[in-house]
Amino acid sequence: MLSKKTKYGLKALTYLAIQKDKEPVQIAEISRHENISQKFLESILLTLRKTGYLGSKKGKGGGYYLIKEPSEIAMTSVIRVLEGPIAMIPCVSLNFYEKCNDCPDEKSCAVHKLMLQVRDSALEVYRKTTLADLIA
Amino acid sequence: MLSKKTKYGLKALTYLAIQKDKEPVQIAEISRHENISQKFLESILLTLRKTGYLGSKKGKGGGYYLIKEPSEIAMTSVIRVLEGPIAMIPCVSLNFYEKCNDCPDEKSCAVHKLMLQVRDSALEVYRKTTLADLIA
DNA sequence: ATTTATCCTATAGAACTAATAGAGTTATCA
DNA sequence: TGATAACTCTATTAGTTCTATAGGATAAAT
Repeated sequence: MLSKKTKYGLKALTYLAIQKDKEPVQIAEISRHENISQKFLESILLTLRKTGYLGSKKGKGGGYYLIKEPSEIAMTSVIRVLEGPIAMIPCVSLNFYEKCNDCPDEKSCAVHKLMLQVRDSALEVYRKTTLADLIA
Repeated sequence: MLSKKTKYGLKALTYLAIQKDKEPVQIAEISRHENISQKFLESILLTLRKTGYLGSKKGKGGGYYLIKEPSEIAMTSVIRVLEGPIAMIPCVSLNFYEKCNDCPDEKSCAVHKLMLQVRDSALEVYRKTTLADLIA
């Protein structure tokens, strides 16, 4: 399952991406438009700022704005930041690899073999899709 | 994340699939060979029996055995039984569809658009892969 | 100074997962 | 027919993760 965090984060990113100018947008506005709990959204936007997708401005007229061009934001990295590993099991993860402790040999493991293919197919989608594609 | 239930279920299925004859295999044997908690495996095998993948025989010399040919067991159905929906979000699920209550229009939703592609790519892998492919 | 808005930490409740416990039922075989 | 092996089923628990909320701290604008 996709977490609400990822879902809301993606919606917030697209909302910021469709803004005409680069003026900061307030959390409250995004939360209203996208039906997201404001406090929850707050923590998600904070994560996105810390990982370099968003800039922020405090005080009156403040808010959040995109730092990068939408066409430069690939889903691979957004998903990894918000959701975590793309692989469904650590033993086939590129960025979060971990050995299964119950499995003597990965090469002959059926689960490994299957999940490797699933990972690759998901990765292909995420790699070729940018934020710009999603708002088109 | 793939649940342990699915992981163990797949391992048990492959273990049964590589048996020479169709003699029942005991839970204890599978649990020993695949390093799975016997009690937990018990409940998983029960699920697989109720959904028509396995047959069972009680009493001395009893155990579980495959009912279908490995080449006739597609991953789509196994995953749906053990893991649940293949889609990462209900609004793009074929078998477990549910509308998002925060989303006014699916067609214009970025998350929907992205997850539809991810679902399709995963589905393609699961559809073309059978139990027979995994033990090859 | 006051208002507006982000920043940050802590925490609580709900839901789900993984595993265990234990009693019940059925089949086989001597 | 009695003992035993093995599956059947329900309940429960411990642990984890997810979602959301609370509340104060900090910074900018006017």
